[in-house]
Amino acid sequence: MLDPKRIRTEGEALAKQLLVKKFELDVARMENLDQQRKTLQLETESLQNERNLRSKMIGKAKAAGEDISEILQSVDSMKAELETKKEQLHLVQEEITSYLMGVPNVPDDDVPEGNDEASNKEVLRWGEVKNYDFEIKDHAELGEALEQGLDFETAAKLTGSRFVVMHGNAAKLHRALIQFMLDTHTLEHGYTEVNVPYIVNSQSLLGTGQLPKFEEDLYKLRGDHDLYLIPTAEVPVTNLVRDQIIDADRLPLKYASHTPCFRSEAGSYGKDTKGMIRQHQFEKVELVQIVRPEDSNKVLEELTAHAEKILQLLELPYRKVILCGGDLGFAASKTYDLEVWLPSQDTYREISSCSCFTDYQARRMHARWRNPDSGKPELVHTVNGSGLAIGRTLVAIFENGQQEDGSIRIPKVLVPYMNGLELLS
RNA sequence: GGAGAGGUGGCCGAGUGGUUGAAGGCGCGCCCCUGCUAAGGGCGUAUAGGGGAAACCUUAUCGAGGGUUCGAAUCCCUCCCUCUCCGCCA
Repeated sequence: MLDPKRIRTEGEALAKQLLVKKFELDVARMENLDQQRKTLQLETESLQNERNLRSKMIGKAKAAGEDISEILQSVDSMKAELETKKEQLHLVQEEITSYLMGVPNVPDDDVPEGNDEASNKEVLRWGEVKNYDFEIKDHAELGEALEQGLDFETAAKLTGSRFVVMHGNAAKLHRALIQFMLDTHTLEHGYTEVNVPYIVNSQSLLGTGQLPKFEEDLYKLRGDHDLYLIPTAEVPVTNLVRDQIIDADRLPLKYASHTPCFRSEAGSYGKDTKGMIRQHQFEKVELVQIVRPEDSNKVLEELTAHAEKILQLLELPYRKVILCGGDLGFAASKTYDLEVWLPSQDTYREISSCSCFTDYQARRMHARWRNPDSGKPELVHTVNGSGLAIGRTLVAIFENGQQEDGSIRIPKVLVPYMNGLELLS
């Protein structure tokens, strides 16, 4: 959520910035609603104050043994007016917050203009894209040909499209990737591993910004209990600090978490129908940092570098892009996507998304820290990124490591995690 | 699923339908005293919102949401969570 005060005082400037994100802030409507709110709040509060004063007088008069019938009547007569004012005030306040909950975060000054991914700006390329002197296959083909490989058909039988069964060494490679990434982030990059619920309530999803706007992307559990499968570990991990005031010396909090992620992928029917690129269920190692406001930009760079390090160790060629306004996520102020080279598609595909959310999620979550300079609780900043998406990493290893006979070379760093196995064949 | 107990400020912990934003303690901050240290004393110490240039005024908050009442931490209802015992289960 944006700071309501800021909308009040610098609405026009914010509206201009939000245009980069293709969002039209209705400043006039907000001003109008706020004017109503102000009037109603003043009236309501002064009525309440009056009632409180008189009620206290009743207490005193009663204790002194005086007659209270007259004052009782005078306060009784205020009741109806107070009730209606209260109701009106609540309606206006609800309208304001529900509008505010739908306003995205303001993009950082670095964010380039543009409507879609075509306008994303490349900032770095790493690694050599290999030349293959044989006809290359895509990961699905490679995986299905392996005896211990990928099995989309059986997954479709078990569940439906966009699921996969991994057998034997493919499953082991998948597990090795998780282990390797967690080890690297906890041992080399200073993150603390955390294991969290895969089911969350709506409050958590409101906190990180998936709700109320993006409910159709989520799997909701049946029953009356208001629970959802997580679309990313970002939700439970970031919400660890919801409704908390964190001691300054505990910051930054650095969490690494491996979870499955569930996405209904509504509205993406045509895209990536084949293979493991886009699944309803996939796994991810997620990095989350809770930081002091002044550090968040620097931390985004660091955290992105931590994700990049994984790609480098796996010797996978990638590029780094900064997302343009139109492609930037709802709650993010700035996002770097890491895109890995996929030979079969002759292009780079997203494998990690690292974002700074400034105080946007923190305000929704009431996540604060005690600033020693002011002595006051102030909103933290949140930063997160995938480090990395496991399934897509497996895809990249299959495709980049393929050999003419259809076998797949396992990156050196993973060999120990595969108990010495160097080749999938 | 059944039975019981409980949820109060950064923490512990009292609490009567009425001047309780909430005793007391711990912690924390400032100050005093003590030639160091320990001990002691004084004062202060929640959060969010609104109005105001400011001083300051004001509203709300005792798990959440409703209700009763002139007035609710206190009474009633619903829900959530924690603990103990039983059942079931990995």
